[in-house]
Amino acid sequence: MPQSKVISLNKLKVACKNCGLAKLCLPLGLESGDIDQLDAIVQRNRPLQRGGHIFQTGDRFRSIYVVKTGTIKTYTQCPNGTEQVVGFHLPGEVVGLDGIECKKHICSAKALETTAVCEVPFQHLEELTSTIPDLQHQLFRLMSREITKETGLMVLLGKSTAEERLAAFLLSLSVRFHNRGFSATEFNLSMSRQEIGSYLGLALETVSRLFTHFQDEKILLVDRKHIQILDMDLLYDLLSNQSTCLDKLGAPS
Amino acid sequence: MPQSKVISLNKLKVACKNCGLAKLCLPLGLESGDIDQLDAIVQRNRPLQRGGHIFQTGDRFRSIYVVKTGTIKTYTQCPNGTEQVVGFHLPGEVVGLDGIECKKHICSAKALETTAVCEVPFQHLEELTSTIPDLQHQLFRLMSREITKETGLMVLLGKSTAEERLAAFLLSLSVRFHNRGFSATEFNLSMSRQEIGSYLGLALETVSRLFTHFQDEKILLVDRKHIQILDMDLLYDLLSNQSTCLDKLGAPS
DNA sequence: CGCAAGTATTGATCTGGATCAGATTTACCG
DNA sequence: CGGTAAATCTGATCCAGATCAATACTTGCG
Repeated sequence: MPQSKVISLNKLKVACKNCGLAKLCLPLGLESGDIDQLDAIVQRNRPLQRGGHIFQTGDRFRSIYVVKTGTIKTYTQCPNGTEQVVGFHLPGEVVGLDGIECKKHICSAKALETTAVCEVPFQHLEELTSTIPDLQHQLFRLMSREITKETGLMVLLGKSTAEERLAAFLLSLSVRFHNRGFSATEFNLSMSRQEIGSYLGLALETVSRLFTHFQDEKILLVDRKHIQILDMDLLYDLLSNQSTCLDKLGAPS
Repeated sequence: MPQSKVISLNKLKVACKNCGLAKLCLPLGLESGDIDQLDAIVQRNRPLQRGGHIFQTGDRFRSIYVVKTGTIKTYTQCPNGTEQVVGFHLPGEVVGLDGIECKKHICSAKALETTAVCEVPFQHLEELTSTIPDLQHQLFRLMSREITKETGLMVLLGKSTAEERLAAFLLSLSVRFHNRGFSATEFNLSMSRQEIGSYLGLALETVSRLFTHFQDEKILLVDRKHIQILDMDLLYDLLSNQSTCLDKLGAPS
């Protein structure tokens, strides 16, 4: 058993240039030598257990993080105790960019399942971006994508019905899984109905009812956390009078 | 008369180092020589009339823009014809960062009143940020602020009541005007009720009723577009069980 | 100046989704 | 295992805010 543990840990410590996520991540567009320089500053700590935090609200900002395996939820705590989910982050997605401005994090980031992240100390990264224009450009792109993604979500939250929100959420996951080499039509949700509701501005009961409803309509097959999309077209149809912003809900170009 | 026009145009063509907005804008933290380099790439075109566009959805991304005077509204058009406002941009605030990733703009930007903007060609800016670490850092900060701001708005749209949303909106404006040297308690709205509603995910009638209601409660004095905040504390109280994200709704650190 | 189009206010009604409440199912742990 | 807590589902009720509708008010323009 210790044997298998060692193997899995080593697998996680893949160098950037051998990492399957490189085309979604900071190395995109970099030359081999530049990737090595980036590789040298990346810290690969041991995976987080479910519920473990990368950082919490108010923590000093030191690094940005890229999800390697698993899922990270970012959220804020409201004074009245309830939490508000602000994002779900899949492998290849960056967490922590919010902290740059104020030098501290304005939300908390926690693992929804066993999750490995690559830590990139921001000060070192800035030194590198100063000398590697391609890396600087890619970081600007990643930040721009974050802005785009949030704009799309604002539009969704501002105008759409519950049905449209959940459809957009599922399609976003579908596209993102597909881009990562997984099935676009069958996947497991790592978050609870409660968390989906919080993210989409809905009550958990509404989310539950919608899953049932989508199943009745033969759009989905739902078994607890396991989702199978039976009719992708119907799901897209639900968004037909949505802004085009949806495409950007997490899809890299 | 032509005389006064010339003067006003010249006033608008202030160099960055003499610009009152420098501490909110890209030059923050730069040394004098570096500001001159930045200054050299900034294009100061003639002001936009009310209704004029800086760019529209789908336009090729070339530059980012900083509002110098006036107000810019960013918005997307939904397939069914309605528009969704995604932001209001006051002097010193940056517009167009969404375009970096896809090399084209994903929203449109139009002037709500006569508005002057500084255009910063992005390719030139990237060349400069490669050689001026302080400028690079400031651009990262501005982008991070954009992300923070949008996160705050998402939380607002996801959970809050109509009353909380309008209160947050007014306080955000108040703080931003104050940071720009204007009164925190008395200002003119450059946007319509319709536009406020679209931004906050509310019907225009709801916005109108809330203004009346706030006036009845002696919180505001409203005369058409002119707003006077009579009781700042009451306005803050309305947000008491809001996430702390509110502070970041547009306030620079 | 007067007419037309846009913008704002106010009232009446309707409804999507929240909230409350209960029953089940599932996950966790000693 | 059995027992308790957490998550999910489903039904019943309620309400904030949307929508519909009518009336000013404001602005611009021939």
